[in-house]
Amino acid sequence: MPRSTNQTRPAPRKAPKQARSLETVAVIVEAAARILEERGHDGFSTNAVAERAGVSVGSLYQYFPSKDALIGALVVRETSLLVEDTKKACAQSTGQAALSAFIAACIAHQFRRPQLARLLDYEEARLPFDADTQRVGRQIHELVIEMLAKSDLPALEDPDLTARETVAIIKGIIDAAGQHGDADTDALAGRVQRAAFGYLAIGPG
Amino acid sequence: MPRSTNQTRPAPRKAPKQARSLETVAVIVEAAARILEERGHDGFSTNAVAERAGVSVGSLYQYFPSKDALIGALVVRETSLLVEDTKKACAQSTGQAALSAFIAACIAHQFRRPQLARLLDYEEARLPFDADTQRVGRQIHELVIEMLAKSDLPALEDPDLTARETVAIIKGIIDAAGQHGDADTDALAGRVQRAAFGYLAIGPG
Amino acid sequence: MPRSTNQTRPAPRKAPKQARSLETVAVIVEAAARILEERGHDGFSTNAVAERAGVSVGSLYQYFPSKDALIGALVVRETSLLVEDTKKACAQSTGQAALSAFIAACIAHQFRRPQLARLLDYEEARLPFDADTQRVGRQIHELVIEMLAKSDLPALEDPDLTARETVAIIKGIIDAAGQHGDADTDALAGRVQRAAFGYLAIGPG
Amino acid sequence: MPRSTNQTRPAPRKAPKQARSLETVAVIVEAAARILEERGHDGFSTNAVAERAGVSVGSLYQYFPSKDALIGALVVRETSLLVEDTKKACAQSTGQAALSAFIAACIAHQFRRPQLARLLDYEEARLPFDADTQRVGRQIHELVIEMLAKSDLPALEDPDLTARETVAIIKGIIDAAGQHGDADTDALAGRVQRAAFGYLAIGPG
DNA sequence: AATGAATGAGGTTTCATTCAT
DNA sequence: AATGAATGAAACCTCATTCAT
Repeated sequence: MPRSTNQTRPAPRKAPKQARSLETVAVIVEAAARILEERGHDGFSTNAVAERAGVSVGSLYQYFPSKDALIGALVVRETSLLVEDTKKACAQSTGQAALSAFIAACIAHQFRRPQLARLLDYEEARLPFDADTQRVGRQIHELVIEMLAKSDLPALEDPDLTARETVAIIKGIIDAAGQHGDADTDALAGRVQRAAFGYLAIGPG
Repeated sequence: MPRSTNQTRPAPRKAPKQARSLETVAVIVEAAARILEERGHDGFSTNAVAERAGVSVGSLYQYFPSKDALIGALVVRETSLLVEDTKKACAQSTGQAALSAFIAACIAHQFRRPQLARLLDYEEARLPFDADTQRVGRQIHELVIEMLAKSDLPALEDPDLTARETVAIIKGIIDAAGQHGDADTDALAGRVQRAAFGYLAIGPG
Repeated sequence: MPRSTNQTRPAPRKAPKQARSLETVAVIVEAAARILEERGHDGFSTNAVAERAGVSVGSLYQYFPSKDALIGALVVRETSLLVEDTKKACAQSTGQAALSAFIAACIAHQFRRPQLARLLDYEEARLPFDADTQRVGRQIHELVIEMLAKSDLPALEDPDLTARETVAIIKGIIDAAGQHGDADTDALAGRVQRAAFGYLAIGPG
Repeated sequence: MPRSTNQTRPAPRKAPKQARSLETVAVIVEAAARILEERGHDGFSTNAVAERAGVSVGSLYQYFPSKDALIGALVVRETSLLVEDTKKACAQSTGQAALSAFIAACIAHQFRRPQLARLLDYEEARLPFDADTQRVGRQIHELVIEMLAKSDLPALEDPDLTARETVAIIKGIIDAAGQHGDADTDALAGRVQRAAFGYLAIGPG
């Protein structure tokens, strides 16, 4: 039997319903995050997620048409936070300042939930996401291109490639640090900057 | 997907004593590589591998005590090639030359079979390998530490961390290039060097 | 034959909450009984049980976490009937009357489904059951100790051993009769009493 | 392929060959006993037996046409020892003396290898043995009939049934004692006699 | 005779997904 | 809308038995 029967509800009828749905969706997505963190990709099952979320599998499938769609939603949720911070970083006046802020955002993102971040990177690479999900993923790419175009940075032959590889460097180091359990984020930021700026052929300083 | 036990002994269960066996083992491992490339982690099943190898599942399990052991053997096979090249790189007289050679080796390794390399990186991180398998993985780490200790490079506070992150940078860029299908390995080598040397605070030169 | 793990939790995995479930559980257990009777231990497979029960394997595993758990449930179901009758037997005022009633109960139990009774004895000895299941098995033992302590019977040095062996004698003869197809339960009861009372050093009377 | 090819048979040449074969057979049967004791019915596999015996599976199948035939041979080997002792017991002049000697023989038999004895009882009941194997099993039955016919014991209405049940009683108690680890065989013998003689309606003494 | 690599049917168990209630 | 029982394809792995060497 459902959590609460939900019948009568006059005047402001639909708003609350939506609110409830939104909350249910959020609960499910967070449960998915926990299960993924705790059990890894192979231990991640829709039944486990539903149980952890305190809803029935049926409800889960009411909100997400498939397991991969649920993972996609989780990717979107996690990436969105980083996108927001990346937008702010992009608002910095110089390219170097923007990149530094972006690196700091990536580190913050990674250290919030290291396991989750790592596993979702893998899922993101693996899944043929729908347009929405991919778009969120691409937003960061576009923003980095924008940063790299700022006037204090050298002009680029192939901005697309450079942005892609810059992100790869940054993620690579940060992931390694996260996996190993390093805790000194300031020192890490310095090292990541050295690598990124070196790659971009920006002299130190 | 049924769970595999994860208490892996990747060493072949039985030391093949006949020529036929050795060939069978090789055939199975190569089939595993192909299946992994073509179908990814989720599509990788022991039945599929056996069928592709042209042997029965029973034969597969005669040589590999579990699915994960098979993956372990594949990791060892692939990594061994890179280890050999890394040893040669390490024999260079200067650190910069050694690193450059190492980067070239990584690129060659990655471009041989990009999908495979990427997926095995993931498996390597995921699996709790036994001592033998891990050793192969650690060998590269140790060799990089050795390279970084050469006299032309700045002294390091934490060689372990630096080696780990250097490898992460190199793999990060190369993976990204491999995923995207970039073909110009010389240019790629230059970019990877810029990032690695920048990270190591070695001025361009 | 693939090994089952032997770390049994025979309690149903999920407490059935709907009437349908209860019936499904009962249907599965009865199907298990039939398959065991008809095909023996080696022919007893979860697929066969599910098919005979008219449910899918998945349903079977929804209620029983393993094959052995299912056997455990069957042991409990069958033994429970005998436990009830043994309790009634134990309520008799004299020890001799109680034992005679117990013997009659054992005979009735055995003749209801001779094959099943015999095979479950074997399973009971083989399986490392959890506390609940073992308790059902031990109840009979405790009740027999209680019977043997009644004042009309000789005092015992080692009630535990005596109860164990008394039950062994009774089961031994009855099993032999059941295996051979003897049908005269009254005569059988007499012979069992002679053996049991002889063992207990109670003169014929 | 049959148990042994058995064709030519010249003068002295074959003696060594036969000796070797006999020894191999004995080694395999003993290995079977050990595996059964250590791993139980479900862990008993022909591959394990061959390995333990230090021969190839192929050789095992040269001497035993099937797994069940191997178990049958083990049953015969174990039972034969008891048959010999039962024959000696049967040579006693009185029935009571014969039965007492038989009981002692059964106890000795059971305590030699308790696990093995118990598991083979089960196999014996389960398997549809070939004529040879069954005959060995029946020999004891016949010998007990002979004992029961001796003049100091009451005449029997149904010697077949009585012998069967007498053996069941004796085995029942002794098994129970063996399973529980009781070590005092003299006291056990006394209790078994009380039960058996009680069953046979022979007063104590 | 002996070997042991190979076979493959079959066993146990999981889990994404559906649908009657 | 929600529930959760039910489904069944498919995964991993074993082992009795065969047969080329």
